[in-house]
Amino acid sequence: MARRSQADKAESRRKILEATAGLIREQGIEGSSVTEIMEQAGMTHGGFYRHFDSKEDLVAEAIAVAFKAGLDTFEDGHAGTAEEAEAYISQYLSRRHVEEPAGGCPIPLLGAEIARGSEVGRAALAKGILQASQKLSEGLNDHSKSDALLILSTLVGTLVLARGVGEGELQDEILQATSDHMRDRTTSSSIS
Amino acid sequence: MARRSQADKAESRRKILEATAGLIREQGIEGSSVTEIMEQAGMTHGGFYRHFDSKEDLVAEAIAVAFKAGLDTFEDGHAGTAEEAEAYISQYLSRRHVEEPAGGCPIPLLGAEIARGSEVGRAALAKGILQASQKLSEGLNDHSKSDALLILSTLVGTLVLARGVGEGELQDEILQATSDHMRDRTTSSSIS
DNA sequence: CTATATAGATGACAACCATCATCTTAAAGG
DNA sequence: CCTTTAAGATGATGGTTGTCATCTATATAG
Repeated sequence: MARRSQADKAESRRKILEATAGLIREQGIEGSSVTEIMEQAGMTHGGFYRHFDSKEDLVAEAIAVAFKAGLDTFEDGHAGTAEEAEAYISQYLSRRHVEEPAGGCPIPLLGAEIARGSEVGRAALAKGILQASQKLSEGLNDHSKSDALLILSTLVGTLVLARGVGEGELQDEILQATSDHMRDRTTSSSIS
Repeated sequence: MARRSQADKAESRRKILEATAGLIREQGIEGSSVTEIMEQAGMTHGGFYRHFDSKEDLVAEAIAVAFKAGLDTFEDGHAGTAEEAEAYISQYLSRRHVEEPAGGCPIPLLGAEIARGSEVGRAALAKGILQASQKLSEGLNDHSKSDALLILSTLVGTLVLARGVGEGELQDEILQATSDHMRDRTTSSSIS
């Protein structure tokens, strides 16, 4: 209700970004209003423009935050190894990831909406996709970029389909088909 | 401006559905207003509720229309053959499909938005996904449903990624990686 | 041929949206 | 300690949204 310290401001900014990164993955960008975001961050809508020039800019930064969280999740201390790549894929195809969008990969959730959105948003998405594919390729035997892109495409599409059909037998089949294929890929020594 | 014949009404309804199927693939569901849809259909917003109970219902029907058009596009007279499956995949990964969402597959464009949307919309999406996978499996050597689902996942994810990064080198690499993989799949006799 | 039903136009509605103006109050600078 | 600055609350802005009420004129039923 009054002026806060510089540390408080930084904390507020962090909370706004955190809230946005979660909300847009749950409800989409257009489905998340500035007012709702600020409430989720524990404030009213008034102070928003002390932190960001526009919702557009906020979203672009929040996309980066969402990617960072996702990449960190799959980093359990052993980076660049085959174990990490396998763990990443396994986590990606888990039921938890399918059912809880808020903490998950932004690409299947926001890819389409960002693609037709603002320039800054698209740049943030492109950067995240590039980073994700690079991190994934580090765990492949020949560090193949094209293999990493192919795997990422398959994972992203699988999540879109699985969420699209909703809970049920077909969803299980979709997840199982990709899981099986990824396991075959591993055993045929395509992962180092 | 006045009452029209029953044939005119049917034609109007058809135009509304056609306009919706195109617009929601270009601008998303939330991004397409009833007024804009009706204008695209050559009318004003007033008569809308003579045809549909709600925007929600309209969208659910339009999703089915969008799927039907997409499936018909890849049906060049030879249904259920390996050639058709290959043509489907090739068309799906074409630059034209990447750049022109309006006539293309609804899954990568609307999957996420529909998944968190209304029940009727999700049912229409689930039905379309099931039909697409069934049609695709008809062109596979053992009519494998899981193979069809895997291919569909990969195609959908590839389009999401390609559109997400925008035009450029990375987009080319994404499309090429999946195209190459699909060609290998064919030559190793996985397609009958 | 008359009476009725209705497709579509015009216009209004409350609710929402992103953004801006103003006010309060406490932190930061001197 | 006193002045200035600014974080965040309150409230208003013009615009857009889905939906409904009303009006018109014509297709249809009798």
